Amino acid sequence: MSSYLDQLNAVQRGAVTTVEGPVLVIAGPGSGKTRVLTFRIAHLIEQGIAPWEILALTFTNKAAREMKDRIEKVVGTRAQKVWAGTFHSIFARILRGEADKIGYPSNFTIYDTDDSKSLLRNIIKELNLSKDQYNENAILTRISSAKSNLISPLAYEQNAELMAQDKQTKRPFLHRIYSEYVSRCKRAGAMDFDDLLFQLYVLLHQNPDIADKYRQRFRYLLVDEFQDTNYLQYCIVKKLVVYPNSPQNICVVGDDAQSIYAFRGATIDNILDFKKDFPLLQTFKLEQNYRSTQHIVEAANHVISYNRRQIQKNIWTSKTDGQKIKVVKTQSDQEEAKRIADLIQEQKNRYHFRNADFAVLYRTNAQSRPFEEAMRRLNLPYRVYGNMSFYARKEVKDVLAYLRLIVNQNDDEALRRIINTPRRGIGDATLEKIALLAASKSQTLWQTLPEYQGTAREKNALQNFIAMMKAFITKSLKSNAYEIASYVLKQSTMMDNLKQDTSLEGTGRLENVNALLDAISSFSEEDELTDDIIMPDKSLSTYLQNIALVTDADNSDPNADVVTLMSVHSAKGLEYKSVILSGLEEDLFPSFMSKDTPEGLDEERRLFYVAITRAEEFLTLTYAANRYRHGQMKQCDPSRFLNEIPMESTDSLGGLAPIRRESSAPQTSRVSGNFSRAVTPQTVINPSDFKAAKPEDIEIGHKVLHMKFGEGKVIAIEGAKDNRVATIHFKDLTDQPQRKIMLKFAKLQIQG
DNA sequence: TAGGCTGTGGTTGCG
DNA sequence: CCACAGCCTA
Repeated sequence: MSSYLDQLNAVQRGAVTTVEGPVLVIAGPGSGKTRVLTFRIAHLIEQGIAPWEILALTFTNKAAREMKDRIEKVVGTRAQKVWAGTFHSIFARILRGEADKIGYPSNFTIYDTDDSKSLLRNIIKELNLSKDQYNENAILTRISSAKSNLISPLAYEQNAELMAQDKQTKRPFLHRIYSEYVSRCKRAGAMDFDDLLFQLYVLLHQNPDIADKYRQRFRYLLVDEFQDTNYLQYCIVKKLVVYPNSPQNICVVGDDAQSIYAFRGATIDNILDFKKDFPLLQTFKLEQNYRSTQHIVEAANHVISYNRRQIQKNIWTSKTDGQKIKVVKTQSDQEEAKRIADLIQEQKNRYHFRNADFAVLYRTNAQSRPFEEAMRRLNLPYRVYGNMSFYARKEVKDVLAYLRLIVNQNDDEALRRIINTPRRGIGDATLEKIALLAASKSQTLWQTLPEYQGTAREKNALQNFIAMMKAFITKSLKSNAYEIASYVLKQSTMMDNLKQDTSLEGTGRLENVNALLDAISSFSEEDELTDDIIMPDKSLSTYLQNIALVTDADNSDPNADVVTLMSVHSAKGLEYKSVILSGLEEDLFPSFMSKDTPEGLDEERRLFYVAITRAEEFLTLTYAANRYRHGQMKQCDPSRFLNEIPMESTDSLGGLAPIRRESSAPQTSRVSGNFSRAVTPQTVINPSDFKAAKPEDIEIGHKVLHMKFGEGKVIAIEGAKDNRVATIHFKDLTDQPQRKIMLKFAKLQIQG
């Protein structure tokens, strides 16, 4: 039998077969990370480990599903018993079984971001705080990051630094909002996305017996995309793995160069700390890129070398040079889209590519529209990811809100959503009075409805609503999810209202609601994979918890032959024969939100690195001189990242010309102003005196001068010809003096 | 209370 | 540009 181990290179095989003790896998782009993860799990199972003793945590449902599918190909249906899922979904499942221990009902509601913001708006209003000062997006970010750092409302209030920051941003009462937000969620039996992590930590921390139960159960733990975990996630992982006499069978896989979620609290410190927390750690570096051609790999390596702090690695490929990277400049975003569509058409014809071989990537989802129009004009089938998810549509959310309220009457956000949808004479004014009464009694809205003393008309309307909901609840006790949903749609008159609206949008809404019914119906009929510890069941409550964690990217059909349009963030982990990266303009990529701090800029650069490493054969970078933004045409400068990539460019006339490096003076000074790269060369270098040596002339022992890094000494050289990489010790770089530099690109002057 | 109109302002990424 | 809050009227 040809073993699955034969399909691995030596490093991969080591990462797969080292099953005992802590393991860190640093996995460069295209280095077979998923293969290693899945084969490792398959290997564990082949070694006799029960599938349900293996816990594999990912960031996206898609990654989890792909992993399960691929394990199944090696070990068969046993793979389905592996606990593989996102942090959020696995933790929600555990919490569902243990909720009573932390004072939550097992059918707790999961608040999505809209629910959280709406709750915050209400709290801000009730506390009589200015909603301009207390912008709910800012507040939610702050609360989220408090939770991600395990800071409770009480700890927040006692933290002088946080309180000082809030004072400075003119939001001194933020802690009160936080505290109120937490108690309202709890009262409503609701957890937001961060609570799914935070509450699990609380559960494990406060109940040693439960922590032990899961430690015994999950004897083998794997974490994908470890560079994107935040402090809280790492704390939970440690809870599960670090205890007396633990075998510490944990394997984390990540790439510091692809860390793109620092903005939501992810920290590559977790990778660095991992070595400290697990002294017996064995590290494997997957450095061979099987995905991309030489030009692309070299460009990526060069780009990422501009970042400060990184784990040293030498990503290489055995593929041929391949196609040169192309840069296309256009006059407007419209023209950019048109040129890209033309390019796709041309490459399709010339290389017999399928639509699915192409991806158009952009920094922000708002950029997708011109591309859609251009694709339609050429009849190129496409799919846009990251648009409003199906479950985020108003009519769908309305139906779901009814279902949520049936499952959990304390779900205030669901009640607010549907108490007057369709119109039944309970308007804002009445609802506000009820909300005030509820707040004064520390009750939920549902608990308060019968106690409200209003006009006869109001009371009548409320009574009808209560009676209707009670009928729904009764019905729910003896019906499946699909039956309940259709009953609700009919009895609430929502279905009638939808049918009456014959406009285009109205028909669309009706279709969406019918699609929702179909989805609920197939959920009710789906085969059940029971599990001995916590049984997934077919209840409405399970359904709601599942869909709360579904995102747009999860609903893709991998077999559809369509061009992919998506944000760079969503593209992580994917690969395409031809990648077109659009909108390479200052303030867009890098984003104006990030470019003012060195950390922000480094993260943008890692994002750029992720984008270009999606390409297998063709990489095209585009930028426009003018772009519609905020409603008006704005002039744009080319992205600084274009200067960090070694290549030739095609201008809008199609001719080949080297990219203009008008950089030297203004560009460079602007960059170094923002960049507190730990680079402060003591040696002052005058660019006009600088004479770069030929790459092949540089040898071990040479003293060299580098424009940015200053004086250094060559201590090693690996590779040959164009792949020569020198390890150079730069005396001025105190934090990390040894750098690996690809000689083909580096400008080094040989001294003395 | 419902519905229409106007004016303001935000404006990145994910589960 | 678009979403939506807030105001006004029936």
